[in-house]
Amino acid sequence: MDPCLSISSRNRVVGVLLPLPLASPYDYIVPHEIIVERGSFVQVPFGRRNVIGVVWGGSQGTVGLERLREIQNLADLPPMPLETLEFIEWVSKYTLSKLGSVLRMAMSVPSALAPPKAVTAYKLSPGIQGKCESVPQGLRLTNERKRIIQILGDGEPRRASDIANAAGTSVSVVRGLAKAGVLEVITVAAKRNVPEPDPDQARAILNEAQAIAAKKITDVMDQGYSVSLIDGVTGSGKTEVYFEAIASALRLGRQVAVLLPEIALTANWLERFEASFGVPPVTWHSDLPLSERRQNWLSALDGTAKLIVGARSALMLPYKNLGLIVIDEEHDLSFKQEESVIYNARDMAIVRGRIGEFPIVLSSATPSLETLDNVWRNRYRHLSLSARYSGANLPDISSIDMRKEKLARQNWLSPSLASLVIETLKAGEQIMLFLNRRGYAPLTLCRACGHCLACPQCTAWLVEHRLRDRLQCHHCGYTAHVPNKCPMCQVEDKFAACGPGVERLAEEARRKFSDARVEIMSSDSVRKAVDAQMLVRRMESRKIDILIGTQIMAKGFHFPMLTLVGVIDADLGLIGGDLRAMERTYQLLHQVAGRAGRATRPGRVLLQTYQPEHPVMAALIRGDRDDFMKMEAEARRKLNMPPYGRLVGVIVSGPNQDAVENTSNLLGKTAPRHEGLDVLGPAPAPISVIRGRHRRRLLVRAKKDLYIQEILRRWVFAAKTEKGTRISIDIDPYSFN
DNA sequence: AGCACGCCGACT
DNA sequence: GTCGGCGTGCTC
Repeated sequence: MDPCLSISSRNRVVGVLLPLPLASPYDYIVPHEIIVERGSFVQVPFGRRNVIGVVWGGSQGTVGLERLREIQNLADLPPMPLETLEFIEWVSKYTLSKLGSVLRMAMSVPSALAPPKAVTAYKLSPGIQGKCESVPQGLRLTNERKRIIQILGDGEPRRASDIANAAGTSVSVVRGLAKAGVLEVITVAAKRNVPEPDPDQARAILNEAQAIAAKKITDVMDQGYSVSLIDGVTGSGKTEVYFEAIASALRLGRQVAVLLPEIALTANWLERFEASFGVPPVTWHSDLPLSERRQNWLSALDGTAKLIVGARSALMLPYKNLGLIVIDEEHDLSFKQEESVIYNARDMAIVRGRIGEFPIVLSSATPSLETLDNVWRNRYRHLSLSARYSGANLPDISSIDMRKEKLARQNWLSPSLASLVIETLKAGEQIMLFLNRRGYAPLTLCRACGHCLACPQCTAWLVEHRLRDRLQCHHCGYTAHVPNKCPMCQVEDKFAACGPGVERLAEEARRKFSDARVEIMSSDSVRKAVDAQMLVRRMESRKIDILIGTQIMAKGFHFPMLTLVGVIDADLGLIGGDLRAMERTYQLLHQVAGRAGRATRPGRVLLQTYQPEHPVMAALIRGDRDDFMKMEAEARRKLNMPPYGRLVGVIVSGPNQDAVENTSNLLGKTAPRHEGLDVLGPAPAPISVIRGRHRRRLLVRAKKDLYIQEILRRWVFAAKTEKGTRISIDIDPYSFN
């Protein structure tokens, strides 16, 4: 029987999918007094609990009628849109995740499904009208009190804080009136009030290239599915172009989702949106307060949120009427979720567009090879912005050959770069030094015995963070104080820090440029959005001369007086040599370089490298992205690697090393033999133990036309795993850790 | 995901 | 002798 059949009141049994790691819906009896349809949110008994799930389709028919239990309640909510159901099915099939796990991502707000929260509100007591004459005798009528009575004259109950705000008083005046019997205290259902963005508000005036790109996009906004790439250097005004696409979709009465990389959801972006559309956007990210989560989730479902901006998880919201998805910084790795349901929000957004038959807009200065290949094949439309918006020139990028520089021990700033820093300081301009390494030193060793301090639960070194006076493992939560004697040889005070992190680089900069004000920007120094905001303000108001940081500062910031960018170790991303190392390094260094010279003063970028002739450095210096990407594409094509072939990571993990080895060896032995498919491994993962779990991985490389999920299902799901081991499947892997 | 069931160490 | 650790298995 087709589990997706339409549901009528005659269906006495329906399949209900629960937001739990279950592979399929469970059957429930529909009681007579309840009428459900596909997508209905229902409360069902499950074991000894009650769970809210979604009516997914007809009966599965796998369990006898006598064992079925009844649906308890139909939630007072609009049903989950059918497009969302179809999308969840698709993501589950593609990623080989349990259907219920994918549903969980789309209903990540358990409290949203509870009845609306009651709030305390105030209204005029019976017998009192908006006119102040009607108040009881003996009540002193201050101006504050008069205004409050006037405001409540329309009969609409309001919360104390709203009344106080409107009347320009404090809440105590409201409470005072209630105590005097003029106001009545009642409880009402909390009302959501989602301000609507105005697509017709005056926005930034576009230059010619922007106007052409904007027209090309808005022209297809009502033409069903399409993908457009806005391709332009940093500062060329890509945001303004997709703002026009957003306006166009809003005019069509459809919802818009904008996905940004985690760290790009900044005050700056929100301010720009508000300036262009009159209201702040509805946001969605992991640390949104629960009440706001609930509100925003409901607003997506009932269609009152016209625009939602968020991190990758915003893709999974149950939009009532989605008509456009924008993916900004399309190449960014944070769109890939690496835990539980392993998926890439950029790729899944394309699928969502096909299901909903609406356009997708990608935006990047350094598009991924996947996206560029689609442009080259004419599957995606290409909208190119070549010049910087304000007419500023692109920074001049050159290399510093570290083989020729004379560096003292424990120094990482070359004399060439240091003299440019001094020159820039003298000119009263700002400097950014980029080093993609958190902490003080990546490695600490004992000079007496050579022992290196390592994490007790991971195969990784402990990183010294001097600002927090701690050793930290960057792969689990482990922290410890620096011991005073070596745990191996017991010799005291013989520890030596090896290599630089941003903290150590800051130390060197303070030593070498003693008059300069130096600050650090890393995920440790800016833990919250407000920290970043304050740091950005200090930079803008020129309270900082030299900003030293990790990749967190590579994106989205605009500092007009920043004219010199120094990359301390341009080769860092190339070591390890995974599939995308070259592409990633190019993208990251390009983004960092884009911070320099964004206003009228020209920018300079210096790359400290031991291999200035390396294709990545050469391409950055020549400014020839397309040439580099074509070359990279050719290399991948020859090896049948993505985007020309498909990769799948199969990771076996568990606390017991033998069990993990046995299970992974079994997978290796039973690996499918298939034309156009090969399996590498099993081999220990590069970080072979994380949080005490041993990990071994296999890598599948397959031709793109194979239905790889079916092959994997038959192979991996059939393998019997040894106790305690877990197998996870990573379709289209990005990380090889 | 939760919650119970079940089999081996330190306590009133 | 019990209380409780978390491994395993089930929920329509």
